[in-house]
Amino acid sequence: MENLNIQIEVNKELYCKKPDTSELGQKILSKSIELIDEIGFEAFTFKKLGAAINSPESSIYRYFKNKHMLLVYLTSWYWSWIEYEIVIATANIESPKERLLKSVGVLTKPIMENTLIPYINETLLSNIIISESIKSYHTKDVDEENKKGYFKTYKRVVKRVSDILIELKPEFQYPHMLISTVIEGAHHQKYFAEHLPALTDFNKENNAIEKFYTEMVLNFIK
Amino acid sequence: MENLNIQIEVNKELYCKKPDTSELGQKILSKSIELIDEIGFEAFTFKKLGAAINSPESSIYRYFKNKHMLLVYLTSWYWSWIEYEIVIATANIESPKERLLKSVGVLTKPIMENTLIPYINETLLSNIIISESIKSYHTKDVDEENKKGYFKTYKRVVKRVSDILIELKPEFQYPHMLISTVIEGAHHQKYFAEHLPALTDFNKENNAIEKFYTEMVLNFIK
DNA sequence: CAAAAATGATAGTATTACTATTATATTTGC
DNA sequence: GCAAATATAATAGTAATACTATCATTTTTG
Repeated sequence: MENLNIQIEVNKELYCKKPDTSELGQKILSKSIELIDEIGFEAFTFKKLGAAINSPESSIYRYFKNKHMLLVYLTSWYWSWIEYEIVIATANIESPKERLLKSVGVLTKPIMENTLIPYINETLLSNIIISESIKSYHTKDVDEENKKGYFKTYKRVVKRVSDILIELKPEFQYPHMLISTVIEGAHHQKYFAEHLPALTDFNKENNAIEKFYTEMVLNFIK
Repeated sequence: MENLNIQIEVNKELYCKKPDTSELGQKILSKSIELIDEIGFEAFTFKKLGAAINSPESSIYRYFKNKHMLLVYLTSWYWSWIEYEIVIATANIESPKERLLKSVGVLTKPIMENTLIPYINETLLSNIIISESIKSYHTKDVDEENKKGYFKTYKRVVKRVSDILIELKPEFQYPHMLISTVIEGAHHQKYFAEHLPALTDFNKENNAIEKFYTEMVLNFIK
């Protein structure tokens, strides 16, 4: 089947030159995801990325101000994509409880797809989000960058799912806390399963993450 | 009242020269906590620390291999201290449920004390743990460092509290997941409250974090 | 008091994170 | 189809970082 003509829009503030409209820009996105996944965000540099795509680092600087902004861009792209996945998963479903559980599923299930946009490997991108995305907002400039709207898409996802929670249980006092706990928790548990298994009970066979966080949410709304 | 003669032991692997037994070492610990809290871990350098304590950077390198190891040291110190706090909070309490709730309290309440060790400001240290500690294990060397025991004290805290959970409800399948979710979740919510309030419902007045995570744990064990 | 250990002072190196400049290629608008 | 505009490549350069090395001086300790 043909792909949908979908484009994920990213806030203009996050890039110097729009990367998804030129060949070089797409190569930068594509290869940076592979490279960050492979060597980690700390060891990742524009020089190495340049070498990997056969372009000088100065060309990459025309697209992104620095590697921090590239990470913010990728994170924002990811959350826009997740929002889209939630919209699709909950479309035409009447029951708010059902919509909530579908949303929690999107937020906690492993990401296996990689078909929406040819130059973005969604599976690798989700690995990066799990391992590195906290670094995009755990910085000394977080307040300033938040004001500029750098984290808008993440906040929108939390709001969208929290709104379903409120629909279901209007008196519930901690909707955003619960949803952000589910999101960050699921990321941590996936990371722990791979690197610090003593901190989790999840492994690749038992699918415990979705079960655990679904149960957690259900416990709160009943 | 006199202070207890308590010393927090840190794994020998984490330092080159034991910092808590010399004046310079204690100054390094003390000032690094202030400086990391003030300018953030990324901007923190041994050169700046040296300037702050009037010692050359080369002297600091004799105590810690690099700033990453210093962060791992501080994190390990913190978890040993939290373990001690949990032990005290749960001592002589018969009921496992009560012990569990006390432990969750230690893990989620804001840290206001600063009296145990004169050269460690526990309040500032807990800010660093909230803002920066994930960076100590979100690295490409995490597996290797985990093998060397760098994260032992964190794992021991999770195990200690999980064991109480298991005592209470032996059939519960996700004890480590639940406790690590509480710990990381509480840290995130504190960070969000200060920097990304749209992601939480906590603020300094409502004391929501302890309530929320206590309720979460109780939901799971009833 | 001598030997050992810790600290200070200073210098040096490779890498990082950029900025700047000029040349070459590619796109576009008439 | 060609000139003008724009994008990219090639190259060089700079300040800061993250160390390592050396030697002199001070402090501790047996």
